[in-house]
Amino acid sequence: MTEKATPSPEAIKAWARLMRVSRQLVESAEDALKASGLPPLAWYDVLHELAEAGEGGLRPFQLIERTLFAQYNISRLLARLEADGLVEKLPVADDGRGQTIRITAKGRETRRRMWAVYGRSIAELVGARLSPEELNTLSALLGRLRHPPAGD
Amino acid sequence: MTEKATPSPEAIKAWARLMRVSRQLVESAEDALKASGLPPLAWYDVLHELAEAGEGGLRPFQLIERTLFAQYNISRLLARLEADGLVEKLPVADDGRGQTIRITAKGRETRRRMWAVYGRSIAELVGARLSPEELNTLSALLGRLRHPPAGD
DNA sequence: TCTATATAGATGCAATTGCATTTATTGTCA
DNA sequence: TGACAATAAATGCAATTGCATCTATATAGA
Repeated sequence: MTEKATPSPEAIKAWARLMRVSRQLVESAEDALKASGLPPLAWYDVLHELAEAGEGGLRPFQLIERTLFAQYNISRLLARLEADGLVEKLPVADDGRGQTIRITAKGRETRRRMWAVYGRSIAELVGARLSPEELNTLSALLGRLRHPPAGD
Repeated sequence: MTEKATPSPEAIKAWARLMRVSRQLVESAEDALKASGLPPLAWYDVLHELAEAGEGGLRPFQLIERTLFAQYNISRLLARLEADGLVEKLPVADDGRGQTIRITAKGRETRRRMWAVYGRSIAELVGARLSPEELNTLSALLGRLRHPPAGD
């Protein structure tokens, strides 16, 4: 057996840092959005995926794959986005169970305004604290912690 | 001005990785605890701090500083822990507003059983994927993203 | 074709979180 | 001292999350 039941001190420290820092960063970014009267990060994640998907839109289950949100979570998040007019739900021709979600013009505009704030947070919290080389090192190390591990 | 409104591609990628990986890891660890019929990570965080604090215990506001939980969150979490007999609340001699939280024997035992599962998750998810040197590099880079930045 | 199984998505209900406010006590200073 | 600001912790209420289940449609196999 190659598994270890007890983690090394190095692993514990890296884990602890990862937990703490990620929570801090999320909180900072959320605070910045809130302070600007904008929706929470979760909305950005979905709007971002939909904006990248273009006119074809995405099925809810595709959003689940891309964002890691739970199924019920996406279902309700999309309901809120639709209620706000940021996305629209279209029937799918060849699958009566499903629907296609497409971002609206208002949704694109909201995403743009969110990015103005969110992007600034990223620049300040991460971009300003590590050099490009260090950022690449960090990305590579984090990539190896993914499931499945990232190639680049 | 030295601030940048738009983050570099390297910063965006590192941020995205950090967000995604930390969510995945938390989810994996939570799932493992759940599968063993154990309480969620938040409980571990508090029990851990209280166990380290020893017999003297900690004031709720100290737990807030150490764990990043919101005040109302700690207040209710402690109520649940107390209801489960994992901590006890003691009056403070020189401050009638406050209380001291102390971990109980049952609390220590629960923490021990949680660590058996949580520690294994850390070992598998992080310890087994990066070398000790790489883990140190990761810790150092993450430390620079903290507020305030870590010295070590 | 008919039935069983799998997939897509929604939803009822309980638990938790977030926000704002409240209660109680302590500290400050005119 | 007495009024006022600050701190510690709890809580009412709305929003969100988690869990389990449900509905509807699609697919596979006898």
